[in-house]
Amino acid sequence: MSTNQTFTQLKRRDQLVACAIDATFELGFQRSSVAEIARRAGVSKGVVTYHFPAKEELIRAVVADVLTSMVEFLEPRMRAAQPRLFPERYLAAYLTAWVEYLRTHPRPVIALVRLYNSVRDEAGEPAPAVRAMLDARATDVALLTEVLALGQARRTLGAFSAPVVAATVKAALDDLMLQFAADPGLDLEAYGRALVALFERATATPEAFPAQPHEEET
Amino acid sequence: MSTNQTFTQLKRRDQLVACAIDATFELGFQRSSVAEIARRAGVSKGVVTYHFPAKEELIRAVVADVLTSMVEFLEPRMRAAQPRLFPERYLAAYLTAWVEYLRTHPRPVIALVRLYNSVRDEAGEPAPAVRAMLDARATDVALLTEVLALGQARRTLGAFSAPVVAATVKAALDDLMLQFAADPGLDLEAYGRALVALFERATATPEAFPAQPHEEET
Amino acid sequence: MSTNQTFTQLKRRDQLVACAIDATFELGFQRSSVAEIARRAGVSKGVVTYHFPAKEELIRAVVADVLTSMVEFLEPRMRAAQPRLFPERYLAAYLTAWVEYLRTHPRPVIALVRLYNSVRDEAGEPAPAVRAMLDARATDVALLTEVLALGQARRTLGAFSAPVVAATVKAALDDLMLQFAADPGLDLEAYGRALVALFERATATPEAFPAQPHEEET
Amino acid sequence: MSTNQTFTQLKRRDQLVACAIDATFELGFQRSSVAEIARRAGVSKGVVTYHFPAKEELIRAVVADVLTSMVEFLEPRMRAAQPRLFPERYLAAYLTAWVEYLRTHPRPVIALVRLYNSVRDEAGEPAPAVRAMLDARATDVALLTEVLALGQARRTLGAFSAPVVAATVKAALDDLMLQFAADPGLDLEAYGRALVALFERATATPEAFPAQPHEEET
DNA sequence: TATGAATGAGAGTTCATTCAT
DNA sequence: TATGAATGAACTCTCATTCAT
Repeated sequence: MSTNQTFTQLKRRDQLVACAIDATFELGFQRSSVAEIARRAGVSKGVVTYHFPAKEELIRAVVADVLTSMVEFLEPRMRAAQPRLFPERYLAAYLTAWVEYLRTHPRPVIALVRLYNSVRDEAGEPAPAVRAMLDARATDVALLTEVLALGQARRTLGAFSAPVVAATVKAALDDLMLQFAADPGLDLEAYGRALVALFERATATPEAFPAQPHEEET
Repeated sequence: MSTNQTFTQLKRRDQLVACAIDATFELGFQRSSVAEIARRAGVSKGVVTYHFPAKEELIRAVVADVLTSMVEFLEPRMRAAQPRLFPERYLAAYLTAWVEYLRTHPRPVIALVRLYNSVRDEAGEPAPAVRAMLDARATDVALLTEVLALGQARRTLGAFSAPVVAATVKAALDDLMLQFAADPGLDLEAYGRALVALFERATATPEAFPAQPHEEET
Repeated sequence: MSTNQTFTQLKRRDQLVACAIDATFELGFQRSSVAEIARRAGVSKGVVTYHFPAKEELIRAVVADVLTSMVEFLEPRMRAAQPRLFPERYLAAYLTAWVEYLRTHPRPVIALVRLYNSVRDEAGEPAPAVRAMLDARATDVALLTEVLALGQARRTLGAFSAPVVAATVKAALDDLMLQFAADPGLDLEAYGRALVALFERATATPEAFPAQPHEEET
Repeated sequence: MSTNQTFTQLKRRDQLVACAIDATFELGFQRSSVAEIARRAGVSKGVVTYHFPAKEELIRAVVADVLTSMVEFLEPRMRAAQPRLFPERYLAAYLTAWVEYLRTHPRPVIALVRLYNSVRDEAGEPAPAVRAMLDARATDVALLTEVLALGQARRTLGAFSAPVVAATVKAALDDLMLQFAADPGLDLEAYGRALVALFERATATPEAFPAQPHEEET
């Protein structure tokens, strides 16, 4: 009953979370039943209940697990881009980092996008278990919006609606993730470069443009 | 789908499809059970089964219904844009038409996006019932890609990856639809203008740019 | 139940029994799961299983524990009433003692009544674990019956069915216990006096009656 | 397929309610699972869910069914006793009617007592499904209390606590019901007469007593 | 056509119990 | 002694589907 979980408990919990992620990646969130997750872990259904009294908690753990992994990977890269100093470079760094993360960690990231899509299917209040995911997304978009606005204020970025661009960037990445899930042969790096080019053009200052050669097309 | 259905049959079918759309709009696809749809139509569950031997058929009918409505609304507008003559104007027309469609027909369009999201949650081969929707989307994106490429060939559009831009346009619209579903107070026209500006900048020729004043921001 | 248990064993057992009593008092018997009891004891579920190989054993221990406490409290008082000498005074002593016991030990006594009610919900052969409780009750009622019959034989008590009166006394006390559990603000002493008056009138000899003034009402 | 052809003529709902009553009578409330009830009805578990979306509603129906039967049987008898005119006769009529009802309808009445006992096992707010039962009981006791008080006001009944007597009457009947459930050979009429005698003595005016012969003992 | 009834699989959850350490 | 872990049966409930009328 202590709050310090044993090693075994942590291992099993982690395993179940991993199985839940795999199931969501491979089957989708709706089909990732407790029974399916238990089956993948090679244990009985009761084990899942033992470690996660309610499925909500398992989902919460999945969300937390993936978010942690995301932050670990992405935050250093985002910070290295020095958004306060060079807001005009942030978008490229952001897109590149996310694409790289998708390339190296497809399972968790695609699992989370599937979960996000499922949540979006439902109208009304989202389940508390996915609150953290929605908050993280909202924060992420808000930060991107802020940096874009900073660039505009400094005249290193052009005229555009920062919130719309930020939302579109996120939507483009979500879409890319599911394209990649459906077709693992997709050339992620090329796609990433194309997205960078797209949004750089969309957000650049007018002066910046003539310098762009016409041959960069993918 | 046979052409020799009686009038009553058609009326009932249409009613059930309409109720399915409403339910999906209001509750999401997952929660739109046969019982819920029958309840909304004020008929017994058996009626649904009678007209649609399997739920798949109902979904297929929903998809067909909404797609027909979409084509009816959008196609004249797309044709009026004369993509073969003015490919560089197509994107704006496309976005404007879709946003206008969303504004005037939120229920069917959001219902279809919810369905699309649910389908995207599931991995593997999609259900045959949603094939038409996926095909229509693919065709839509392919046509957009094609027109963009045509503009590039004529040097009335700049350098960018046409497929990536097309996919991103679609993703941005999907995202907008669900934003609008969650917040009906959203200013669709402003958002639409911002999207047009975003993608026009992203796809314009370099020469086109200096003409854009800095104050057009939304 | 063996006599060569260690001190620790006894202490742990007693603690678990106490927690089981508390849980039954507060939540009812059905909701007093092994997990709940372990939680209250601050130990793991396995501990309960270790000390009580089956839940039946725990219930048996609870029954034994409460019965012991009851006997300890009630028996001296019953004996002090000298039923063989003054059978006509026994009923008042019996009721007063029980009400006093309820007042001073509500948790165990109400726990046992809850358990009794649960047992009464089930038809058929009662579980062996509650045998002792049922036996004790039967003995208790039998003794009361016997004393009442003795009073009747001596013409110090009137004409009535001794078994029926005894059963009704017990039923009235059970009911009082659950009334008190539901409303701890109940005036137990007044209620007890009313019960004494009720059953004294019901069992008195005819001659005893005219002496009772009309104003004694509670 | 049910072997109980008597029920096949009834509506399925009524049959399920009857099976629920039988199960509660024979096994107790806790053991009367949906599966058990379905088994008794010779149908699949889903049938119960079809007719009673939640088990609560089945319980509610059981309660309503038994209460209706009780009122139908008891009310005319209670009214015939003319409590406003002869409050001193009401108690005997009340007890006699209840005992007669128990004798002629043991299954539903014992089922309800089992349910009542189960409810009493649980602390805290009772489930809404049993509200009607608890209300009916409370009303019943309140009416009895009122009539007893009326008799006291008219000096046709003696000095006693009317609420305590009323509660004790009810408790004695509940107890009798479960005694009878455990031992169907019990002589209900004798027991009923003994209860009438008990409570008549407990509530009589002092003057009424010398007339009572000493030989009425059961 | 239309319906109510019935089905059976599968969902999440609870729980007493067993077992290895 | 003590524990966390695991089990498996039973529970209520949901749902698409089938079927007789």
